[in-house]
Amino acid sequence: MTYLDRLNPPQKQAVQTTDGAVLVLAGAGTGKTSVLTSRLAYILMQGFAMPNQVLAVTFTNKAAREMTERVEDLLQRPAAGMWMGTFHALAARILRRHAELVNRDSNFTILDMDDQARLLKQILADRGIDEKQHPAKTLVHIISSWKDNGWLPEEVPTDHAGKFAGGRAIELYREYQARLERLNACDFGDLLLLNLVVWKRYPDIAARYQQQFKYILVDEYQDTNVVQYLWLRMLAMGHGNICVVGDDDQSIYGWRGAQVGNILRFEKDYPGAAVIRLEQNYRSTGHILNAAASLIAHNENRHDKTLWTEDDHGKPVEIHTTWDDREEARIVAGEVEAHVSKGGSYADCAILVRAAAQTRSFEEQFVQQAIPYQVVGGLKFYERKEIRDALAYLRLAAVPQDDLALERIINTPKRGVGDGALNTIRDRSRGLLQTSLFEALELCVNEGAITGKAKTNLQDFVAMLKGWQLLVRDWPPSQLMEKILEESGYVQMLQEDKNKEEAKGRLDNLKELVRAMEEYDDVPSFLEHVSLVMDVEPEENQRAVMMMTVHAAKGLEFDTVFLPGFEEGLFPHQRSLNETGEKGLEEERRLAYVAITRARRRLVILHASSRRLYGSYQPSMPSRFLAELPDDSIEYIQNTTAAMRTWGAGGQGGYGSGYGARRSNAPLFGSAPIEMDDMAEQGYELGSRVFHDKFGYGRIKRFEGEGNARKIIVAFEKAGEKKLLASLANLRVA
DNA sequence: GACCAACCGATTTTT
DNA sequence: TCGGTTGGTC
Repeated sequence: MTYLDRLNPPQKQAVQTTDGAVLVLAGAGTGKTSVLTSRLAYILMQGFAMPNQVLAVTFTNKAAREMTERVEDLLQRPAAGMWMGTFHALAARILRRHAELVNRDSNFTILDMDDQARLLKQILADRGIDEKQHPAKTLVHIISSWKDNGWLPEEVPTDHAGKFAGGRAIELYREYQARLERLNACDFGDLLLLNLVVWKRYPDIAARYQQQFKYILVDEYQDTNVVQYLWLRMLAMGHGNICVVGDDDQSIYGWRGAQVGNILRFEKDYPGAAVIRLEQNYRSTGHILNAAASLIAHNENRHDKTLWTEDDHGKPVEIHTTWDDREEARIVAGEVEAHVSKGGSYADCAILVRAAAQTRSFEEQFVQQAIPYQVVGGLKFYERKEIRDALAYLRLAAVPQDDLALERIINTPKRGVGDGALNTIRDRSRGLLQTSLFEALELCVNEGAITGKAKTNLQDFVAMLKGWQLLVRDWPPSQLMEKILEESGYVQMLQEDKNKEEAKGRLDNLKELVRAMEEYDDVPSFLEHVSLVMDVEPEENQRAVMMMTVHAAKGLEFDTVFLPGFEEGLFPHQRSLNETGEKGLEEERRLAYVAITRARRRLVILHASSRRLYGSYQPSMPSRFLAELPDDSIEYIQNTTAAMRTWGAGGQGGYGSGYGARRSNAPLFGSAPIEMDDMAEQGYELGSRVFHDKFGYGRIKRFEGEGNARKIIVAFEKAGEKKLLASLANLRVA
């Protein structure tokens, strides 16, 4: 059993304690995933359970994929039959089997945020509630958080009614649920909540699952919310073979319902639970672990654990004081270049920020210096407009009753359908019981209730949809999608788009979508995949500095980590302090802990004395977290005379040690790094190397047009080829 | 329905 | 500062 030999004693214990409740407190970098996967393999190899008797739950699809792969590696065979997946995927799988008990068909659709907002918008309009004062998006959040808390409309405590629409949110929630039923739809929250409802109302069904899942394994338990907690507790009732793995110090999702309390309370929930601590860290150097430990020790409510390493101390954590955020970016860029010139790789480095907007100054600086970087996160593939539109078409082909999909694309591409026509159709649909928008649309068109351009366009539209609906069962999804995109005029719309650059990107995305669909045999299974898996594994750039939020970095590790913006108000973030006070501060501290523990060999923390915020410069004080780091594991570095003046005079403890003053020859007030001739008057020359503030360096390839419309086509080294208006280009000779 | 000016707001984000 | 949304105009 070589895979067991690779584990240290507590890890082995966590794998082999199979009976009863087990809490594995897995500190950062302590080999959590090995334990999880080995435990699953162990249970199966020992014959304690059949694959379908094991339930393994994760939060993200990425984690689920990784777990599946690694278990298959250990077992040397496919993990077929195992219930491995995200909370939502597993709950959906179960709920579909019992959908009729919550007034739905087993093929119910799963709504995303967009759909939810669309539906709530209608409800608000019907009730005459002003959407400007009470935005549908806000209500989506309110209802989602109630569902996360496990509350049906009648279970929402009245003191949680809030002030949305004068306290009518609960009533709106009730109406929303009724409409979901009529639409044969569930939102994400429903998947778990309604699953739980089924189990509560039909104990015999619950008992079936309790017996089936002999072993339950939960990853990232510190991030579970109330419904997830109740869902798990229901399943574990009886045998109580539940093993949860997590680290309360890394709970950073309180703002979306995660209850650290779940992991802190585990031993009370499951009396006699075994508690196993994984404390040997295999990731970071001693100094980095010291810094992390010292910081997190300032939190009150936590399971005490101390990470240690057999590794050496390594370099002390560097703390840079800079003049402003631009200098901060210059210094990081300089350090990155120094690292690469010593033979390191760009991909060893990561910049982790508290707020996504912080990446801006880094991107600007990196573009200028032609340092390759990749921003991780942002809009997910399936959240892009063109993808959602395409999917709405597909949904409508598969399920003509999908009113929300119809509303989405009835006028995309433009068919001359405005509010007027749409309302006519809506009214018609509402007037007749059990009539979908699509059916109503057909009636309206045939009866001549719609006139003008919209009429002929919609006639074609209906005919097209009917055609696709006939093909949906027999055609491969990817081919049907291609046909739809062509026939609907969507592709043409993009080809004619004035914004060529963007339209091209969108067309590429659609191609990517079609390609992704080739793996699926039928449309419904593809749609199920899409609604539950909002991410697509991004192509990782092996040669670029990674930039992302600390949240997005959870679970990752890098050789060198830069943590800019350690300032009061930013990290800890002011809003967190304002909204949840001490609790918020503790979560911010955990976030900083996560950030620090991402580093393997080198950690550089920065804070600026002045930061651009909403356009203007704001003075910033160093983060209180800096003062919570241990003196003997850190080294202060000041970068400008100005900063020295500030901190030297300010008498900040630990600051102003004068170590390694101003090492870069960067100008204090961020003028362009290289002297350039202003060439606006002399005109641009073909082939000359130029510099652009946004796109960086490039070479002039050709010209187009004359006079005011004269354009310059420049091949930028980083940003690719761009067409610029000569009068506005503001290029300088490099 | 397209276009543009004015306006507002601005952590973190998965499923 | 910037970008997304809205309201007015044609």
